[in-house]
Formats: sequence, structure tokens, C-alpha cells
Amino acid sequence: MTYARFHFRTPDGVFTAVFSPDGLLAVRFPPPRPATSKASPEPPGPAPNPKLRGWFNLAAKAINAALAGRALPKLPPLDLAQGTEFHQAVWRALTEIPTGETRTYKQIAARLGRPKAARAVGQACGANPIPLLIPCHRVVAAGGRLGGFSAGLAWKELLLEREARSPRPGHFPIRCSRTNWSSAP
DNA sequence: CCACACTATTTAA
DNA sequence: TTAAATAGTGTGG
Repeated sequence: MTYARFHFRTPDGVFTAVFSPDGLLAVRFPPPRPATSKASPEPPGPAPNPKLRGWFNLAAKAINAALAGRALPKLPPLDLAQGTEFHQAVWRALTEIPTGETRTYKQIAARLGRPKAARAVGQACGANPIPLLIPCHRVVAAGGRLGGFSAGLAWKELLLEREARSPRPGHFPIRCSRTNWSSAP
């Protein structure tokens, strides 16, 4: 199995996308610290083939849109094989939440025909390997509480706020630029 | 298998 | 604010 990592520089920090041969495997949020200093420079990986280049571009646009609070454009194929059947069912349900809207953990559970599995839904959200693009930040707790977020609640609040105020055709020009390739996961 | 101990929950007391 | 209920998953025997 060969992986490719793709780093996106944004005003919100450096995001990383990890690809398997089957598609997008994971999205990582910027490290808590502003990624200072002397981490060993990434060993450059093999030049990406056209298929990977296409995936990279799709991921870049999607991350760009997500950070702007806009609806997501076409995504690259997602490699969800690491998740259980239940997890994948939850993740698929999350992709059906429209931009700017939210659902509760319980609502997602009900959608899956398991009205009492709210807590398990939360667990599946926490296991979501592709936050931001699989919009687990749109899942909140009942009673208007925020719930949790694997990358930190500040991100969840930020994303929800941007989506909520995202003007119709509104633009929020955030640029992503390719910074580097590598071959390790 | 079985038993527990975890959860980004929810509801009732 | 606390406690109990509840489902899925990982771990240890």
C-alpha cells in the first residue's frame, strides 16, 4: 500500500490530506502549535500520477470551500475502509447534512434506524477520519449544546459560524497552495 | 465467547 | 447537576 500526503497551506493553518490508492483516507487539522521550526523536512515522495493530481485538486477546492463555510464541490473518492459498517453508515449520513444546517446525534441515529444509538453515533463521529469534508462539525448535542470535536471545539464553533453566515453566493477567498509531497502515511 | 470499560449522548429526577 | 439507560467497539481473559 502506497500513500501520498498532501499539505495545504491556508490562513487557518496547514491541513494535510492522506491518500491511499483507493482515495482520500484522512484529513488532518493543523497541529495545535503553529508548526514551528525544525521538524525534519518531508522526504519528497514519488511524483504524483495524473489520478492523484486530480484528487489533490479536488481536495484542495473542497478544503477551501469548507473553510469558507461554502457548500462543498465534488470530492475525490473517499477511502472509508478503515471504518466499521456502522461507522461508514454514520459517515454517509453526515454527508447528507446540508451546508449551514445541523443535526443532533440522536437525529442521525434515528436516520439510521437506531433511535437509541445516539451515543454510538458520537463515537463514530469521533472516529471520522475525514473531518471538514465529512462534516461531523454539523452534528451537535440535544438541547442546543455543542457536543465534541476531535480537533478541538474551537474549530467546530468556527466552522459552524462561517457556514451560518455564509452569504448566498458569498465569497470568502481562502487560498490553498500545494507545498509538498511525501510518501509515508 | 464473555465481561468490561471505554465514549463527541440523552433524558429524567 | 447527577444518574441511569443505551449501543457500538476495543481489549483481556
